[in-house]
Amino acid sequence: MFLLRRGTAMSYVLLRDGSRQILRFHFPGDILGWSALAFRHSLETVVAMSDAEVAPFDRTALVALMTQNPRLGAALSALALLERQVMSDRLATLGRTDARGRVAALLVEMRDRMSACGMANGDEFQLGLTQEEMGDAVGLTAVHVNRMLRLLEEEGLITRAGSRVTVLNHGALAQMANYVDRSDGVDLEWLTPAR
Amino acid sequence: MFLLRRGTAMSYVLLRDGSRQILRFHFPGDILGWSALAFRHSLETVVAMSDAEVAPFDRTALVALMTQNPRLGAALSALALLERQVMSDRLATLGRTDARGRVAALLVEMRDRMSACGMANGDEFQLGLTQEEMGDAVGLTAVHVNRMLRLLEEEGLITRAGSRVTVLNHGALAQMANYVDRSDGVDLEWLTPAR
DNA sequence: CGTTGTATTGACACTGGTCAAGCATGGTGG
DNA sequence: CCACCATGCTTGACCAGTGTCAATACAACG
Repeated sequence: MFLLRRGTAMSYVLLRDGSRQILRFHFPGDILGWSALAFRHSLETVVAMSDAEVAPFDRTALVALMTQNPRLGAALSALALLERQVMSDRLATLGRTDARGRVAALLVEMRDRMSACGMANGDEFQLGLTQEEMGDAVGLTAVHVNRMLRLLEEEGLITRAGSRVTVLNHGALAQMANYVDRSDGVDLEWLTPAR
Repeated sequence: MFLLRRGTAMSYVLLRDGSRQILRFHFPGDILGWSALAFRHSLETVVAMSDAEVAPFDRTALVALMTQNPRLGAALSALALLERQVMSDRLATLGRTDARGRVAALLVEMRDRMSACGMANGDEFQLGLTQEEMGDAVGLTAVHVNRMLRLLEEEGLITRAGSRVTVLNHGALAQMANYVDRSDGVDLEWLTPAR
């Protein structure tokens, strides 16, 4: 298991038929390799998407730490639950949204996360993904991702300059993506000591 | 939060456009309402699919318990991680599998889970779902679910009798669904005391 | 300069959605 | 006991959305 300290990464699975599903993009502060806690073999592949710096740690050490400091353990559980929620939202996106909405969802999510990491310049940010990677993340082909990007641009919702993207109409994108910002619903109050 | 003691349930989200994405089917022993631990408001709806019996418990009590018994806390974290893994697999299914494979995945998953609960009779089991529910779970319309069921039956992979389904060729179904049984990879050895 | 990977675009095929109709099934009230 | 109704299942015809294939244009890089 690793803590991502600097740079970006992504995790994916390869299916038997050779196709790839990107599960998650990682930004500084994320924990990589959760599944090592519950499974013998790693079930997903993590690759860096840029120069990156990670802090490895051993799961047995983590367990010792959680035992000594239960509150820390609870906090980590909460992190796992937030991950679970992100997955739920992505499930809904893949299952019940059309191609345009999925690309919009990806853009909005990436902007929000990069913004939270100080990696965005307002609504402009560098989406360090090939269109094939975008497709593998949202269940589309690279060709169709390209068409949807063009469409979003023609609709005046985004602009592109090289690999930099600017979100012009966050609301419209979020709407077509059925995007819900979860951050304001987070409630970790129970983590504080019951004094 | 609840522990499902008897019966079956499912959890879903409703999107802004009115469509429904079923996230998970629950069987006896499952914990319902995880998201209450990390969020102020519940983000998903849980409904019983049959007569059911649940044991409610309060999250503050849970936290106290986890603090007193860190090992229990770790075990719950592990449960959350298993949930996360199930979601990952479903994500790959929705993103990278065709309609036939998705229906196959649903059937195989349901059979395995019901089998684990003693709710299946060998390869025959009662799939207590309408075709619309099946569709909402795997991102298809009810009509197309029906077509895929017919196709699977014509291919000799399943038979249907009323609402009972028999899996005739588990291997072929699992293959087209890119299904991976995770249970033999689970490793919770780290939960045992480091003596 | 070639080479390689990525982006862009068009033509076409096919999967899955939509709409509509008919059919079973089981429950309900008379 | 039976007519009636609601719900879900089944099927066909047609269409929209997405994938596939192929050709071209770029850009980075040795």
